[in-house]
Amino acid sequence: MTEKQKAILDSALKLFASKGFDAVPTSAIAKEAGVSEGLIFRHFENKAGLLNALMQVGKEKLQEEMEALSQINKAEDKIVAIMEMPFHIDEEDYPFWRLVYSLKWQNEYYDDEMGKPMRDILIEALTELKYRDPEAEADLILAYLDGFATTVLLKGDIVDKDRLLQTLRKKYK
Amino acid sequence: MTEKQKAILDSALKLFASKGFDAVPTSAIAKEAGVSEGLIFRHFENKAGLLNALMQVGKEKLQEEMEALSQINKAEDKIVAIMEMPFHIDEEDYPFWRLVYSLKWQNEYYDDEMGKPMRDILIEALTELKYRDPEAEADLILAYLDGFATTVLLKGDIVDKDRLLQTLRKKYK
DNA sequence: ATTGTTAGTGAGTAATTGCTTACAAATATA
DNA sequence: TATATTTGTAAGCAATTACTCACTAACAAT
Repeated sequence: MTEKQKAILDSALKLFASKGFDAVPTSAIAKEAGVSEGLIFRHFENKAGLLNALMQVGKEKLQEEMEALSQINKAEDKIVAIMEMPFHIDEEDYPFWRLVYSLKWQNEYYDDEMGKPMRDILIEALTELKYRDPEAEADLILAYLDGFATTVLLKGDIVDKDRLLQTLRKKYK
Repeated sequence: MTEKQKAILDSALKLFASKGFDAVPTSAIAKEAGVSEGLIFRHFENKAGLLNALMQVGKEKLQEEMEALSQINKAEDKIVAIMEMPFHIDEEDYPFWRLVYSLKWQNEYYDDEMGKPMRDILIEALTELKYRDPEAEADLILAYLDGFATTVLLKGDIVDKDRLLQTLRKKYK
């Protein structure tokens, strides 16, 4: 991975995340990265290939996170850790998550598979805790999660993240 | 509002909602509506004007909903009604809300003002119920709301809406 | 040193984009 | 009925789009 490849990925992520995939021409990415437009296609084949490369990097990060999660042994702690995830997203990863969430709304790119491993972990933990309907309970938590993530990623500078998390913590006690 | 104007708006909403505003060319809208492309610009000036017209219609619908909400006099009922809103969205309005939520993720179109009146109503109700930090509590509920809406609009056919709502209802009792 | 491979450029390309314009048909107004 | 206004079309426009291609520069392997 050369410097220029990294520059292309960085610029693409930044632009895709703020304006949306379809609104960003490859010419703009090249300009932002200080690179000729042709180089994008040399390295990533086409515009969709760029997006794939971006998602690949992100998915690897996510997988690490999931493994860390599976280290937690108490079911309750596991659920809490999942619910608080959006509040602990590293700020440098905001662009990636903004991109993921924005793509969800476009039929063509919608990819549900990303959330599945988390759902499985949740169901397992909820079953262990003898919840009556672990699946519905898991889907409800995942819905919360989407909401928290949206709020953090979109209104992070308006809404007080810490105060929100504090209020949330009081709820499950 | 002529038949063809309505056809244009319908087609635009359908396409924008499923593919995203930037991914849909005016030519595709015209074709879907069975209309010449020029007519779009005659009636709506430009592509952004089309979007504005769409949002205008939607905002009027929303305003009606808000007035219905203010009719509820018990603060508790008001909060419950707000929290359950996403589960009671009329299915014919799904495209509109999908469009709204997809636009949130694009800097250029992001419009926060739409959620404000709801936040005010929430804060008022929570203050009446003597919550310690009504603002944070309101923001938390709004975060839930975003999550519920996302789930209903995006996974409405995968996740069992009614079962989810039932599970949610058990929580606040 | 020579050769092969990869990294990088810049000028193209055909197709598509949002939008305009000249004109015709329909409809309202007098 | 005559006239003005609105609704509609088809062709065309400059600009932009994703992508290609011929080429050079850098670097590695033999």
